[in-house]
Amino acid sequence: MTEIQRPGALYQQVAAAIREAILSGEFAPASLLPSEAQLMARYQVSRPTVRNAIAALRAEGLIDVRHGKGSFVRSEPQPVVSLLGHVGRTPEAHFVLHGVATWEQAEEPSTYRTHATEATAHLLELEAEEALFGCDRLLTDPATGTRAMHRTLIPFATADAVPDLAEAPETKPATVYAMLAKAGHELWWSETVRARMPLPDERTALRLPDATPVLHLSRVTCGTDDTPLILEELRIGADRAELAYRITADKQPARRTRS
Amino acid sequence: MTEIQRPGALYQQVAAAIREAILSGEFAPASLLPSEAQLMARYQVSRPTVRNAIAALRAEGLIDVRHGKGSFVRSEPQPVVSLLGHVGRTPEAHFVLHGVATWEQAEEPSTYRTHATEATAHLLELEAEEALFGCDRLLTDPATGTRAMHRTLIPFATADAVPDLAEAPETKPATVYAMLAKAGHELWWSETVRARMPLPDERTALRLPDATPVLHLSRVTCGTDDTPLILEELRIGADRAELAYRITADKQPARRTRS
DNA sequence: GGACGTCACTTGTCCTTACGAGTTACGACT
DNA sequence: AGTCGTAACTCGTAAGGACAAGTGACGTCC
Repeated sequence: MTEIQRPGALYQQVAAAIREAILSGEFAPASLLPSEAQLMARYQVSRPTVRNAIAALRAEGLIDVRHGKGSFVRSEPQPVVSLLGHVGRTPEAHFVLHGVATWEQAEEPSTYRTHATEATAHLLELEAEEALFGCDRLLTDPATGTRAMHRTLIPFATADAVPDLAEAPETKPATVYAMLAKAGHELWWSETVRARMPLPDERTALRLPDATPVLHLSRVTCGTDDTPLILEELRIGADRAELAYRITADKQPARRTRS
Repeated sequence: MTEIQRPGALYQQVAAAIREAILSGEFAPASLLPSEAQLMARYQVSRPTVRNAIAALRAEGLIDVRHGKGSFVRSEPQPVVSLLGHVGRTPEAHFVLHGVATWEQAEEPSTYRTHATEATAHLLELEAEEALFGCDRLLTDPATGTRAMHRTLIPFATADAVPDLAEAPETKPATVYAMLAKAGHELWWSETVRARMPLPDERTALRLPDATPVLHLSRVTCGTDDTPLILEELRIGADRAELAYRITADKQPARRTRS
């Protein structure tokens, strides 16, 4: 049995003791922690207290718990997917965007019609409620099992101007870029990044473990005259992905980021 | 009293019912939810079950709970800080990086000496354990109360080559860029973005509410010959910040992102 | 030998009870 | 009138018990 000290609630003291044991290396990464019963004996507390402490450590992302097996120290969350943000000058380099070149589609893409929300209307410079084509994909990296949700939103105006697009709205992003370029547009992109906790459906679709945020990218592809052409969204578990951007001090397009 | 349906555990059914009520607008943003006692009566379950359901909604970031007052629907997490990643051609535009121009320092910056970890050594192309100057800042946006943690790591080699730096390692990033440029470097930056749950000390330092990830930026400033000069890290609550990048298809520096 | 069932272990769920602690409003006392 | 204490609400913490459900190993049965 191990004595416990001061600060705060009992379960927090237990959580702090376990956390310290993990960080000090007493419990190695991927190793099995003592069972709830053992922790009860070790710290002389009831089972709800132990479970409360464990819940706190789960919320911090320090441990993983598996029903029927036990609690495991989570190993370092090493990102395996690197999403590049700055492209080269050749058209082929566009494929690197979002790193989707090597990915497979876990399901058939689903296409639909929808309407612009306030946020999407602002990004695409549309009226609210304006009609859009939509296409959702579930992407998989077969090597690592990493999953990502990808969505393409195409305003009717863009589809009208680029007939190829209207015929096949489920086209892959890289192909979409090529179509837009073929239609005479000189492309650039405006990308915003946010992180948040996943909604329940995202948790299941992306197979996310506990306490794992999602990275949410919104990318607007703009063409000649800085016209917003399409909007893409990518959602991916932050335990597997990191973003990489190159920033150079060269000339900057005139369009503002936000009003 | 409201009847509950099938799927899964009782507390999950309760959580789903409350979540649905929130998303359907029955409980408006920032409004007070029924108390635990009322929820017990409404769904005919015990208090632990209600609390378990509430804990699930907290972990999703849907609600905020305040001791002695009640549970509140969390209002839309509108980011108030926009961190720009693509700079203009004029030197002044460098100040926009990280959006720190308008920020104040909540505490005096603390400077210290440390050693390169495996990760920082890789980013700065150093040997492991190599000595570094460090400088930590706690930044505040007085208008919104948003906080951010900023760290600058300067290898000895860079400090030797730029005497201004060695004399005042606590200099602000914008000034550091100016010093490096004055020393004859043509600067560019390599930035990687990750999101994760905050450590306990980050939670308190950044005053983060429940279920709020942190955005973790690592920015390497490179100079002539693509030499890594300094490493900056910025940590900021994802409920208040979003990143914005412009991506153009112009020429790309030769340096690789990762090995 | 192989398949299957059982058992001992784990965590998950759910209940009851009790008290501590923060918040607010009302009312009595000064 | 102003101040302060108390009461009645809120959520937080802690204990106890009971049973369900997933896992793996061992042993029995075919």
